[in-house]
Amino acid sequence: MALFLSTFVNKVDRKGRVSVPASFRTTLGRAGAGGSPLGFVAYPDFGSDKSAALIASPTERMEKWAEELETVAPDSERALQIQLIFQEVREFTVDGDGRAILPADWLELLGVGEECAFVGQGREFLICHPDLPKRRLAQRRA
Amino acid sequence: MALFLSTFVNKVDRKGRVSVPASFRTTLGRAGAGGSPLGFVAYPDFGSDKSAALIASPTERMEKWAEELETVAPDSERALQIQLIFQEVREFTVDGDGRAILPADWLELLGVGEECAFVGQGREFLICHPDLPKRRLAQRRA
DNA sequence: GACGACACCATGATATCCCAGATAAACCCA
DNA sequence: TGGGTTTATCTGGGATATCATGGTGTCGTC
Repeated sequence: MALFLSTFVNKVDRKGRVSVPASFRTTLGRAGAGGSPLGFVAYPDFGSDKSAALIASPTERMEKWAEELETVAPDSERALQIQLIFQEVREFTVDGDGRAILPADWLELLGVGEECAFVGQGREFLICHPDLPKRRLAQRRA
Repeated sequence: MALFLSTFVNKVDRKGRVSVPASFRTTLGRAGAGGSPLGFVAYPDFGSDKSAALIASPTERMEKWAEELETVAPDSERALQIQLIFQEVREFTVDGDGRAILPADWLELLGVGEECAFVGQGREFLICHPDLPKRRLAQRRA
């Protein structure tokens, strides 16, 4: 599968490690350059409902933005936007067992404790508290 | 990663030494000519918010500007811009432990004391006071 | 001789790797 | 169709390497 789909909830151990869902890993592998060690990038976002989530995507997306940044005016609105993402974004590596380490400050930001959700969004995916996708769904139905 | 991403805050010891974040070092290594001793260049800049920061990039970027300088009109705005940067820029070496030495006058310019921030901006990065990236982010959210 | 730049070494904290159990899904064969 | 087996995924713990940081020593120059 070339897209990030459905929602998975995995456990966070006391080192901050979480298994990246296997299907997401294969998608990352497909998106990524062939042999490079599996990884992705993520940055915090607060949706319209002000709830915190990480927006994650294949590392290659940053390259695209880097190119765009070189074409737009240095002090344009768009430039500031990209620069702020570059400032905030962090890189994650997936270890041999398919896990990534979520830094403590971001776990706190997300309000994540024991469990953590991976929410497919097509070309990107969300990392957040397990309640967030449920809440958004319920809200939508109402 | 071939880009400078995320923000790192490291300590400045009393000799003016700071660790360059490991991921920035690998990016520098990738950008730089293969075996040469690791290094980068930096020059002061005052953003639209008038806050001081150093703009740092792989040494190779200077070469590009040198070429550009030869193509533009000698008294054009752009030529003056590049000439001023060449005048201000300084070269930094990274020692065996991954540290660079920040000159005292620039530390003062930045208002940097104990701690110093490295802010990823894609093809270049900022060296500044730890509050600067926070301030810009907060300003953005508002 | 004093100061600065630079190389070398030592330490604590953190991340990375490696291996072993548990669970659940997929599979095969009767 | 049903039962048993195998495989893949997730989980946990411990060993190892990497990184940030403080200190000391050496070689220049002033």
